[in-house]
Amino acid sequence: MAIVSRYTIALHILTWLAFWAEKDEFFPSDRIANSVGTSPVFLRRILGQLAKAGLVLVQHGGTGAGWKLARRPEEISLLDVYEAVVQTPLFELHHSQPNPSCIIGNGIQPALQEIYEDSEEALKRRLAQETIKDLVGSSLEHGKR
Amino acid sequence: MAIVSRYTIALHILTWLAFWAEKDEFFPSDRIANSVGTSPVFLRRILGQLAKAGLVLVQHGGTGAGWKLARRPEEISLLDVYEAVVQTPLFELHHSQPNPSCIIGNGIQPALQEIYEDSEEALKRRLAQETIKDLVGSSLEHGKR
DNA sequence: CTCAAAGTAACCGTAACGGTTACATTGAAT
DNA sequence: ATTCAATGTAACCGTTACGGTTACTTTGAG
Repeated sequence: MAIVSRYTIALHILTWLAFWAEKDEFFPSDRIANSVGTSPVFLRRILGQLAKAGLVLVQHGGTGAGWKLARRPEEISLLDVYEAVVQTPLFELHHSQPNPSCIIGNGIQPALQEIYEDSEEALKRRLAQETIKDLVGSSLEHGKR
Repeated sequence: MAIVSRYTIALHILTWLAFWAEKDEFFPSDRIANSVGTSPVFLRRILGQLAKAGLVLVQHGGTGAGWKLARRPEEISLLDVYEAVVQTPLFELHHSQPNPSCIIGNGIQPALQEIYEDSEEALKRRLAQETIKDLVGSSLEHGKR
């Protein structure tokens, strides 16, 4: 299966917050949900992960409660978001253990582990090159048409 | 979620076949299953995909039926296997459509699409650098210890 | 004290995956 | 032509994870 849509949602949230960042308000999850098109509860779950990773700030209680970016958009890379939201490794090894008395079965897991880690690294390096600021620009550019 | 363990299984199969390739026999799915540690039916499903992609040959009927590599191990890259077995894109977009009347909601999907495709490309480029022959060598190396 | 909003637990429907059983089909060998 | 070892495939199952929802508690600014 693929990288969960949760990652897409997280990027959407941050891009939206970045777009409105100049107002320097806290935005409630309901308002963000209006743009993303999903439920506020689901968003809060994700926002909680982003907060733990230090990407957003939360304000509880009273009027004006909600969320805003903890850093400037150009200081949040897509890799930061990936690591905040995706916890599982990209590749799965065998579910049931391979036969250790088979020459190949015995050594293939560490062999795969190496190349899997390298490949995941290649993906992450690419994600590290892009920031939320880039995404705001690109979204506005595409939205025009 | 992660890239399905099916990919790991496919690599295991091909590595195993490559290891025994010098015998130039067809090997039945039951024997391969003995090394991989999973069911022959599951293996045949995957082997079918590998055959469609031209990576293995199949022999039906009678004694000596089974599977073998269609090319030399150094001519099968891990990307070939990936494309034979994984059909879905790596990243998922929104499940429910974002709000098109929101400036960000309107343009974010094509913006994400671009960076998602680039990132998947980065992953694939890395996989293209490794071959089944490399995997045989690396497995034997790790198995020694 | 009020009240808008976050936090959280519980539950649900859906989908995909790995695994298994069962049966039809193939085709080399004799 | 028969045999039979193996593939091909459909059907089904249990488990897991995900997105979505409801309902309730907690927070804390005003």
